[in-house]
Amino acid sequence: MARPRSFDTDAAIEKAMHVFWAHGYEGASLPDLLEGMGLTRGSLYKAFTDKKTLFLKVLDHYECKAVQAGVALLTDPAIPNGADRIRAMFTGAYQAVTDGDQRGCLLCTAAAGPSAYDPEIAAAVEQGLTALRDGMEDALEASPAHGDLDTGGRRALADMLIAQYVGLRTMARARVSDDTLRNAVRSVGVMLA
Amino acid sequence: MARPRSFDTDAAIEKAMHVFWAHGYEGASLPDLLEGMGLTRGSLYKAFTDKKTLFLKVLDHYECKAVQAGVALLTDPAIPNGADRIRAMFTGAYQAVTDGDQRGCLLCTAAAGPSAYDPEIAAAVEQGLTALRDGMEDALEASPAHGDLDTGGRRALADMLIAQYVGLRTMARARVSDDTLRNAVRSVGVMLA
DNA sequence: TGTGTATTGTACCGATTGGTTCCTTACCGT
DNA sequence: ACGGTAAGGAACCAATCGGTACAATACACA
Repeated sequence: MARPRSFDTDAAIEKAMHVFWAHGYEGASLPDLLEGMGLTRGSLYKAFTDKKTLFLKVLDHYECKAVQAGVALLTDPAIPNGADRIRAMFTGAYQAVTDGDQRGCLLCTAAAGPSAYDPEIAAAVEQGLTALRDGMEDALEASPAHGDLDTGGRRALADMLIAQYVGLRTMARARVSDDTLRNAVRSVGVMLA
Repeated sequence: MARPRSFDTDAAIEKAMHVFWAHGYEGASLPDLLEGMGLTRGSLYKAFTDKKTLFLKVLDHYECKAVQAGVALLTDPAIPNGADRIRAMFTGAYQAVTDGDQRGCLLCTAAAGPSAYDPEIAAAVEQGLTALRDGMEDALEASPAHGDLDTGGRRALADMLIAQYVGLRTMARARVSDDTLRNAVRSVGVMLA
């Protein structure tokens, strides 16, 4: 029995995600967000409380979208060999760069930035990274070459792979040469063999 | 034939480095810097032009200090096996975290942050990372286990290791659990064997 | 067709941002 | 001792920051 919202909340979060992705948390100003989301201050604050709350919702959205897509790839039964899934994930990250996407990974940018002083953001970042790590672990379980690893060994290797992933995507954002990125991806593949 | 500077420029840059290291480039405000460096606006702008120029000098200082220390370790003839040097470097990074240093690596923070939109900063970051990568390469050259690699193979492996390093230090800044960091370091060591 | 209610848009807020101006201060060379 | 010159310091600047107040608006329900 009142005026309904004239925009879709999820769509607005999706748009906000792209703004934060490009500029980072601190680098994204309110005007940036308002323009990118196509709404005014009143609407934004009414719907999302404040900038940080919005960012947390964006991180959540990112995790539901980008991270889950990664996990889906890592657990894709259509690729029987788990090591192949991991390789596919890394080459995918490299592909993104050569396709012109220099933004890296939102989670990794947040990790290097505000999560250093904001526990809530840090928790959201860790949650996403842990999800990816668990996906890596699942993939390793489906890898013949790593069948002899015990649970702890798989976990440790997955932790290494997630560090590798964070490094790769961070360097991608820093516009490191394609050669270096490709080499890094290739070497991971070799090491996994 | 004029009033001399009452502070040591290098010492001031060193102090500025710690401020940027803790807060990041965008997160470090002028008042933060002034307090940390112990001088006033007039002196700072007279000596360092502006914030970005100061940051570039800080990056340069960091490279001369922290990066060169890393390279020295990677080329240390006192450790005959190059792979041991690399292991030492990674365990050192892990040690820093357990010793309470959560700041990660200034270069890596810069990589994830302003280097995405500022070419000069990006160039400085790349220079530092390349120096480290070259150090890795030198270390691999002194590793019996990697003696059969050709130049390209060594380069590729070094690129992987630098990505690993960036990931590790970025995750350290994000307060990821010690277990994960230790696992990542350990796995790198195992993979190098 | 009212009437109540939540959204929307705009004007505004104090605080803070990076940066400048300009007067004072202190040193070096003569 | 003095004069030229550069550093130090504080007041000041416009612009922007994230956030709020409130009036105009538009919808759902009766």
